Amino acid sequence: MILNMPNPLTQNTGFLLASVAAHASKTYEAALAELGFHPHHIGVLELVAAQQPIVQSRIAEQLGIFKPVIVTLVNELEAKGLIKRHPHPTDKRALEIHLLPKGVKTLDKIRQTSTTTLAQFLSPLSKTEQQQFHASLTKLSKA
Amino acid sequence: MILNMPNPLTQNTGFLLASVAAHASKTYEAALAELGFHPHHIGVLELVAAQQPIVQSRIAEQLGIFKPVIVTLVNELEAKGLIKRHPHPTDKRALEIHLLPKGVKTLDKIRQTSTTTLAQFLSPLSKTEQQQFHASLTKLSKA
DNA sequence: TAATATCATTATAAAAAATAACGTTATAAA
DNA sequence: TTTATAACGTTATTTTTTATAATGATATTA
Repeated sequence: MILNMPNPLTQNTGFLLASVAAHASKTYEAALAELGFHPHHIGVLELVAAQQPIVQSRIAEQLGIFKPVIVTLVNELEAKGLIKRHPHPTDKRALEIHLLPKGVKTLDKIRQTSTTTLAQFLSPLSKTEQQQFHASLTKLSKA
Repeated sequence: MILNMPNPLTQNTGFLLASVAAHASKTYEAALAELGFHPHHIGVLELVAAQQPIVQSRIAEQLGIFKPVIVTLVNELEAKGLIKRHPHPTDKRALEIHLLPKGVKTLDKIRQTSTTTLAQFLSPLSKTEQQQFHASLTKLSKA
């Protein structure tokens, strides 16, 4: 990861954080792209897996993604046979999203990939450092 | 920072990293916007401050920003009287960028703002944790 | 029973990122 | 020398991404 920047920037934790995160995301996205997915796809899949059945508006809300984007994502995941839209039992406007068996399997594979990618990314840190790093991120994410 | 995501995601260090970084960047950008700047402006200013005189192509190269964007950024910074283009002494194609006194002052103010913003962002961590966090990021950035 | 809001969706617009092309000047090769 | 190739800064163009509006159907509230 090349970082030949002026000192005032590289010494700044915020700048470092942004750089490191950008690099990690890029690596992760590349790994996902090989499986034919975009990070947003995984967000949707994980959310459906955790909260199914779930309507599209909730997905948009929780992922912070605009609704028109969700439509496309759900279309693509449904075309791949990973999820399925069903009419909502009481609300005729809404559609429930369900995870299909193939979706479970795919999600499992994706998680493995992401675990591997992450392990490699964190490898410059010792086990203890990794735990501390994670703990710090958790604290920061709750602020 | 709201994070009501499915567990498999929130427990993932990579996801946490991306979320925290995104939030930090957003806060930083908002603070900069109040001063009338975009993060890219600061990159250019810092680079000019560190390496002046510097030609635009080097800026583009080191910041990883496309040259047409640099032109606009330099235009804007020059219009604000922070930097100035000078003809290159030997290469008639090139223009050297110099930092003006007002640029020095502005950069100083920006650094103060960024320091304040960062301190607040890191405040959930103890002093020791902050140092460890910074050290880990440095290690990760060099991998 | 109106008025307002929400659902998924399509269509549109605005913004950002990336490429191409330009006239000029430098450099390297024939 | 010329000739070809590349680099400079700039403008113009294209592509991609992000965001907003508008839609028809249904729900909800006053």
